[in-house]
Amino acid sequence: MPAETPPTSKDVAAAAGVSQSTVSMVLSGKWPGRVSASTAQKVRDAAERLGYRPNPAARNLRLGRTRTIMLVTPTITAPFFSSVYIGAARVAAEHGFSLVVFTWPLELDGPFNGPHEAIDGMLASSMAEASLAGMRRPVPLVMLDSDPGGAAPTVNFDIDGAMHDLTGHLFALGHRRIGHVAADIDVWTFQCRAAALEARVPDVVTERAAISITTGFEAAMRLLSRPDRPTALVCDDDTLAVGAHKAAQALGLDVPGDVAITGFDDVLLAEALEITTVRLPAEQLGARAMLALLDLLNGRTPPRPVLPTEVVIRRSTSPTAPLTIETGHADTADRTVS
Amino acid sequence: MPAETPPTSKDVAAAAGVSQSTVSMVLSGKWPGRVSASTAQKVRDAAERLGYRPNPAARNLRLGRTRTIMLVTPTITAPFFSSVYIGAARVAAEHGFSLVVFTWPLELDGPFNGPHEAIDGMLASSMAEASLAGMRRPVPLVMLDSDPGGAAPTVNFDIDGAMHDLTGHLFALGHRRIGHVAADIDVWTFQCRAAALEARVPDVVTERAAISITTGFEAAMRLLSRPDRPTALVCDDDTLAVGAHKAAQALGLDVPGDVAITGFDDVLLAEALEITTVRLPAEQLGARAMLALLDLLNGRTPPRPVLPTEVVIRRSTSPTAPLTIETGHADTADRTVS
DNA sequence: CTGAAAGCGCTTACAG
DNA sequence: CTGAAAGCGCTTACAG
Repeated sequence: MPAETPPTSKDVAAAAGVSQSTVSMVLSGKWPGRVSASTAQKVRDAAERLGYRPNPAARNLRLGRTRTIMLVTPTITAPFFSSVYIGAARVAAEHGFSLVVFTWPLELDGPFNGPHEAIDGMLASSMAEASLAGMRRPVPLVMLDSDPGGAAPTVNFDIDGAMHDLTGHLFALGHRRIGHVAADIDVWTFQCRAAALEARVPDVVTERAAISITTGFEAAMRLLSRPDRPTALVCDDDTLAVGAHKAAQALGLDVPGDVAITGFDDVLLAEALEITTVRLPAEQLGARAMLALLDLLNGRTPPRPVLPTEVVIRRSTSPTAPLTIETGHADTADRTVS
Repeated sequence: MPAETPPTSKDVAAAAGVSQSTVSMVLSGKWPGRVSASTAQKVRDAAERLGYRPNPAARNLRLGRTRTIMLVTPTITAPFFSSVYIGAARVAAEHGFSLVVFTWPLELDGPFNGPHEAIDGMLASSMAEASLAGMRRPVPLVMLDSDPGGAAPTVNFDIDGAMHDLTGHLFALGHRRIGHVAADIDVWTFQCRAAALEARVPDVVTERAAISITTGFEAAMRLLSRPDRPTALVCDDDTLAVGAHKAAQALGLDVPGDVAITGFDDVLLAEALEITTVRLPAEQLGARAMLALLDLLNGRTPPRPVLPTEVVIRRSTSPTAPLTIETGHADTADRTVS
């Protein structure tokens, strides 16, 4: 049996006894005043009967736009990107756009192939702008959590403010020897964390680790085995912080008595293990980025917001009850750089 | 300044001094034997110079296919779906397809709108087949972790075998009063877990909870406050198990001494908190589903695999060292139902 | 109120 | 070896 092809507007026209253009008119909802109500009803009935759905490829070609935005992420594994997606998808939906995610997982080696979709714009998070070069065609682009020095507009977190507050918190607790469990990934957001930390803790000791519990454990073991053992470990990511937490346990060290531990992101993991962390408003990041992209699509120049972060204090630095401090700039919702 | 339109194959043809069809021929790689090498080079140079990329909408319309598959998930928040994506994306890439994710987050209320893309097929995980009715047009579909009674081929886990092994483990430890922290979501995969558990523990006490740490905490609190307090809590999901773990802590109960706790999925959270759980091979689920979809696209009837699961024993049920037991059928990689 | 026609940018027979 | 032409299925002026 041959695969039956889906019905087209021509088929609907034939079934309803009208022209194809009338079908298009009616089903696009622009018919009032141009097609009689009875004809419109005939068309809708026929379309329903045949199970007609417009061919998106044809519509996309004709209109020159797709109302589809693609969110590109370096990995889909990190829960951080789920929040980015939700924020971006909400704004997209409010404006009649749909959002799809595309990831080229590091787990997949082989040449990078862009997706085959026709899209109107792209949001790319936590990566180098250059890594998008393999994409099929250039489209309006907003970069999230990425180097603001590129060509594309950016939406970022106030990482420097976050590190200011985080080190302030640790200093206030009396910590002076601080170790850095750094993400072993060469992207701006992590370079930024290292620079902001080193600016405030010039003698910080750093160990690098791929982002996983195991590698975080190993890096923390190296730091905690030093003769001048750090009294606090600043980790680039909550997953690394969990590994560090396990390393402390394995060495019989009390957290936070012997060693304080902090993460970054504030994902479920940090909450579950009560780890002090920097909360990055990921959902807001996604939302603001989508707004910026809509600006771009409308020919406007988007702002380049820098979103405030907050340090969420939990038991891994302070044995007393959780409380939250704002990072700095409570007077403004966020800052903008040009 | 007007938005410049991207170059088309016509522009490349003009620049190279050849016809548009020759451009298409050359850039599609089918030119050897039909176009001279020198002409081909001229075309490639011109294309490079203009930054030409074929318009995917036009290609999709012309070819009647897109080589794009869409993975539809009920939420993007659960790390389980990340693994499904990776498995499916790998197989897709191996066959020249690209995979995008589309989610209609529950957080977004308002009418469900399908995406606007032209796609060749769809993978839908952990949902009712009927909930896809709003999708723009019917395409070949494989359902994952979903009711095998629907029209579409399915790829599933051996949930019943998992529950057999899990209850066997708990029985062996002496547990008789078992509580069920059930996911308060009306989909097949959770109905299946409840049925499999009730078949083996007829007097199981159940409390329902939305999937989050907080709600899991509350449901577990209700179960653990009963006069006939369960000695084991089987949770439908690792997140719920974390909540249950916190409830036990809040009540001053020792885990696993006073109450054993198990989860489902085996995501990072379960590993970090050392919670005994049922490992669902999510990546394999995605891979097998993509293979089934490729079968469908090639006019073949795909198998309907049922993938084996395993119980990963950790400290939340057994204070001794971790060890892993296989669920049953070690002789076959998986089973298949017709 | 309705229909015939153009055209979006490709790919692929077909003609030369 | 190369080009002119058809056609994928829409939307939207345009003509009547």
